[in-house]
Amino acid sequence: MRLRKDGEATRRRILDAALEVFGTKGYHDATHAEICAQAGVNTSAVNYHFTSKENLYRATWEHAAKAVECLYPLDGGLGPDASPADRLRAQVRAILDRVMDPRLGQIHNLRMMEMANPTGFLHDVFASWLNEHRRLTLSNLRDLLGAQATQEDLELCELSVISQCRAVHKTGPPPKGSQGTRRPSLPWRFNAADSDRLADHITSFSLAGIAAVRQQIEARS
Amino acid sequence: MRLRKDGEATRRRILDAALEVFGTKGYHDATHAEICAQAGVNTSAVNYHFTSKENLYRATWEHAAKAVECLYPLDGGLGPDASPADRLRAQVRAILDRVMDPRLGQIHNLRMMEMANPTGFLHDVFASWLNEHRRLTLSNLRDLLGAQATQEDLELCELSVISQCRAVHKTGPPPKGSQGTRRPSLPWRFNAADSDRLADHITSFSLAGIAAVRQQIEARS
Amino acid sequence: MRLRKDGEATRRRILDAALEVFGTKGYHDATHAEICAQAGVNTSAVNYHFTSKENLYRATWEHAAKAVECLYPLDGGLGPDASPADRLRAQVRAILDRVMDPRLGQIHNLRMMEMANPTGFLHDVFASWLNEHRRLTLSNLRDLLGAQATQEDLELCELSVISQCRAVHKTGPPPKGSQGTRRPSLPWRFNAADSDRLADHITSFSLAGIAAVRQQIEARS
Amino acid sequence: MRLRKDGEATRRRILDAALEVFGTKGYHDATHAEICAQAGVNTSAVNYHFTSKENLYRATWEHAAKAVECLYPLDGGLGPDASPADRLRAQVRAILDRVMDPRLGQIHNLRMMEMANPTGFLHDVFASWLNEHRRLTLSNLRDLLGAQATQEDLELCELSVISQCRAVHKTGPPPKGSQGTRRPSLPWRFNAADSDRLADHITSFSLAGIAAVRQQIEARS
DNA sequence: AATGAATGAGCCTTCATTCAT
DNA sequence: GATGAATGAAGGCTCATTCAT
Repeated sequence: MRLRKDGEATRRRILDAALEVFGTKGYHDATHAEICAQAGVNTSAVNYHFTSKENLYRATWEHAAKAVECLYPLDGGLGPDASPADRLRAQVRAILDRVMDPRLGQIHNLRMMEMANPTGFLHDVFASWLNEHRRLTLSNLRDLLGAQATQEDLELCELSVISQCRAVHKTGPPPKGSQGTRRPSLPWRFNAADSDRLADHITSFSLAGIAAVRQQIEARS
Repeated sequence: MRLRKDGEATRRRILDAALEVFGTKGYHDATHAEICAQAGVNTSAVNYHFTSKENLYRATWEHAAKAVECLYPLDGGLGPDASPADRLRAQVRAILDRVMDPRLGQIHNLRMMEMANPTGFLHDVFASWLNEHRRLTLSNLRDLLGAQATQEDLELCELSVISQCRAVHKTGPPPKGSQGTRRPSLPWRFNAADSDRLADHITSFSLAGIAAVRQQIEARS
Repeated sequence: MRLRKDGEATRRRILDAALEVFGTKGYHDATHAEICAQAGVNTSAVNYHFTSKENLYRATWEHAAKAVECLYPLDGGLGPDASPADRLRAQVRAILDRVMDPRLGQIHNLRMMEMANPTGFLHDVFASWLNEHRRLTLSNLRDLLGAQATQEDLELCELSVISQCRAVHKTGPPPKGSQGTRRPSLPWRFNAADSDRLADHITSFSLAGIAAVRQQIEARS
Repeated sequence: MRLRKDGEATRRRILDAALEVFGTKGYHDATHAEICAQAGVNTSAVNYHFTSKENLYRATWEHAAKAVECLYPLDGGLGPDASPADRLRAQVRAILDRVMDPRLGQIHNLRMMEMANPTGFLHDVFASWLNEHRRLTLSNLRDLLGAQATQEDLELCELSVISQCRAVHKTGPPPKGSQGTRRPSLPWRFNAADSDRLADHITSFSLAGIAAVRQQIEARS
């Protein structure tokens, strides 16, 4: 049992605090001071453990992304022999779970900010993450849309399905220390208990949409 | 006819530049210097005409929002006697047009940033804008889902429809002076020419989804 | 008559203070704070007028170098028909005057620091200044050493003559605000009144040295 | 024979690294981190072995100065019965050798930096070293200039002779890890192979100069 | 109406130093 | 004997804002 100094533990505390602060305020608005205050360490600790804010940002992202991927795999633990519809539901559910996670949910915020206003620091890691997920989604949609679906068909349906999941927000009290005025009262705010209902809705809505698209595809030929 | 400077014209130039810069970088990352440089005026001009950055931000939003509302009304010019399906398509199309507008499209970016990372300066104006649109959407969905639809049914379908429109991004060259590294290569980037196809897809996908939900509703009773 | 704000005057005040502080402490040890305090302006003024410390450094050097070149031309105002010996003495005297100048003498310090521990910011400007002076010295020495002198002969004599001038230091009270402990009691400290005597010594010492070298050159052939 | 770490050996390694880094970058620009990295020890080692940077600096100087004094004595090993001219050449040669030493040459750099921009930490040790050398030089010059030479005569000639030796720089590859941009292309850069030629030149140049001064002295009376 | 000059708060970062191990 | 962790003071720089013109 370490009393005071343990590098790894401190690193983790900073990483946790950083996820919280970055996820709430975004990269530029977050400050070393706030992150370190929340982690209970000196302001210099960021540079000691991560050499720079940019580096901390990257580390935060990677740390959280890995954890999220591990906790909520997109295949939902389903084997490859599950039906496409089940696999779709599993993926929808996984994304929702990621949004709802009390701590890791912040990475969803981070992601939305990066999409709206990229820092440029995650370029590669972001792209590879994106590709990974798209590949899964598209292969899933391929099964649902049939062999005649064009790439465009696939991508449009991808947009339709994924955008619904991403639009979901988490309710909950603002983090302590917040002025409370930051989060506007957006609609579509849910909590973890709603996940099932949400997943049901999005899945059935989407399956109907996909079926309609499939009909159009088949009518084309 | 003024010979020298016209206050109103300068104000407009700043407003235009501000929309561009705020829309590209977000509130915190945008600076007086950059906005004024792009507007071709002195850095103090922001405070002269708008007293503060926050105020300029609000003014920018209101200015652009008004223009957008006028150019692309959500009812698409359709009378109240149009079919619900047509009205839905009109709304989808209007949102897409707003995204695609070469200049005013920036307000869509602004909105996404505000949602991901609210400045807190648009609280009221944002909320009222939201309500306005939600009222229209929900009344529209009410017609499509039938009288038995609960508030929750409506809101879930609202989420499904609107999120698809909002997920669309505009392609296009980065604004001059940009290093070109900011915008990551996200999927779902389209240009104005794609609007029709996009509107078609989103509308038919959504109508199918809505129909499925309606069936469930009716099965419930 | 300007009461308060005059950009050019402030710029000059900063430049003067910077010469003093840089010349006393060197680039790295000098701080914005100290320079601005001495100039009677806010710490941000450096960045306002010069954008960066490095830039201020360069500007300081160029400003002072130009002034020095103008005040104490290396030809000492002598026409090209003056005897080589007179021209040599004039050059020696000019260098000494530069060292002794109550204000601009600091640029000599700056130069010595740059030679001992280059910042790398003056690379080009330093090299061109050096070449300028070397050209003059070498052409002068060519006249004194005769046509048979090799390039090596010239450069060795250049070293002998110029190094003597450069070794001279200026006495004088440490600048106000200094702790007084910085300047060690080096030898070869003189003041302006000694310039004549110093120039006499260095010139006659050097002329004798040069004559000896010339004899060796002629004995070689 | 120690198996693990030997305090004295570590101390030495730090001292060596410190000489290299201080000699290249000067006191203020050198950091614990760089010195210790080069010595292959932890950053805290400086404070452990030397309690402070200032102390390390002093120790470095003393360590190197002692070694240099031992390796290249200023009398060049000549007995007191050698001719004054030979003794002068020996001293010139010794100084040049000190500059050219592949490792200890750094102390010459250190000295130049201290002269241009004193840290104030070597005050006493510097002064005593200076006096030592001056005594030797002056007594030598006394022999060469004759009994009628005044103190001023002696000091002026001292300046003339010593300054030539000090102006010499060493060529050579920049230390590994350097960006290569630090050392500007100054003239008067030589390597060890040039020492003989340099010593010849400086000695004969100086002897001629001294002879001329002696003539003036004798003409005075 | 508009501007150039100037300011001060706050940020990220560096670095010598301390402390516990 | 030596080290890794942690700190705090200080520095350069950015930027919204103010003031006088």
